[in-house]
Amino acid sequence: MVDVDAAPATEETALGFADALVRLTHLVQRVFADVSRAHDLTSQQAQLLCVLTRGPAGMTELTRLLHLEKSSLTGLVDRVERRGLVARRRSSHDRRACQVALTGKGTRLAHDTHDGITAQLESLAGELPRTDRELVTSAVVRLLGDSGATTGS
Amino acid sequence: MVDVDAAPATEETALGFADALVRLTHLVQRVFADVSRAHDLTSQQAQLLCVLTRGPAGMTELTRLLHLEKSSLTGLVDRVERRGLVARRRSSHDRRACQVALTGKGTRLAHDTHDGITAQLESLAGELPRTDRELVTSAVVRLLGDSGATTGS
DNA sequence: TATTGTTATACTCTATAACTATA
DNA sequence: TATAGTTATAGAGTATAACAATA
Repeated sequence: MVDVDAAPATEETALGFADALVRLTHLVQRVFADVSRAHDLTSQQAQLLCVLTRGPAGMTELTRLLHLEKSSLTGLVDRVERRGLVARRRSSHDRRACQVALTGKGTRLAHDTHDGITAQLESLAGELPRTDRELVTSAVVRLLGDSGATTGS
Repeated sequence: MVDVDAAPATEETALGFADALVRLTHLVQRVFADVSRAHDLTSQQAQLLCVLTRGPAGMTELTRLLHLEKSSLTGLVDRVERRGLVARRRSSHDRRACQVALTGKGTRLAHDTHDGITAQLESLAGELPRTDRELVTSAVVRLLGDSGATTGS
């Protein structure tokens, strides 16, 4: 209300690549959180369920996939397990380890949430010509390729 | 190590637009968090400082900019104020309100962090031809335009 | 000894509800 | 009454350090 709103018109127009990425990230993050919440999940819980969609995984493996410390993951898994969305199964050939797997309920919720996020993002991008969407996608894929973020080891 | 790693080659290659955005978001989020942490800040604190870079702002205004509830913001500002990075100044014409402003230390930290994040992202995108970077940037700008996320009201 | 996972502890982040002070 | 912020409270997310059990 003071003179705070008067000046900034310089940086607004010339948005750099990095700043664009950061803003895009905040937008996607918000969509992710909103849709998750609509399904009564936090972003982190939704992300865990989505990862498990590819199949059961051990704690250590999940730790790498989600970039979390062991103990953080223990709590995260505890909370979704308490709600019956995943189950810990003791591994048979290594009795220290366990595999975390989606339950039926968890599987449904994971897919619903994923679909909701996808729909929301597609609708946000509705204005973008298909060519642009494909170009952005392929650019992102190349970007991800560099940092070895392709889920597997 | 079971048969979990054997199958998934179908979804990997055909990455949709929405999934690409989500993966990109996770990557940027990680860069943001890592650089913030290197400057002894959380992502949220860094984001607050960066927003204040444009000038002081009232709590309610920040609440809109950061999409937080009033009380959440109170705590966030408390923590960075306690570290001498921002200061609350009581507004003169409305004695209920206050303006949050960066201190000198906060300003330096904000710029350092922002520069660090920018550098990291640019370096990640080093492999991308300039044309692609510009295309992504312009696509993102159009995307953001739709959702009125241009900082101002 | 090394690895897998959990516990204990401490902080940050977040929201909801109730409150204070000013407009 | 409405608005600007804070306080109280509760729960989620995170990390570090210490631990247990198994390899």
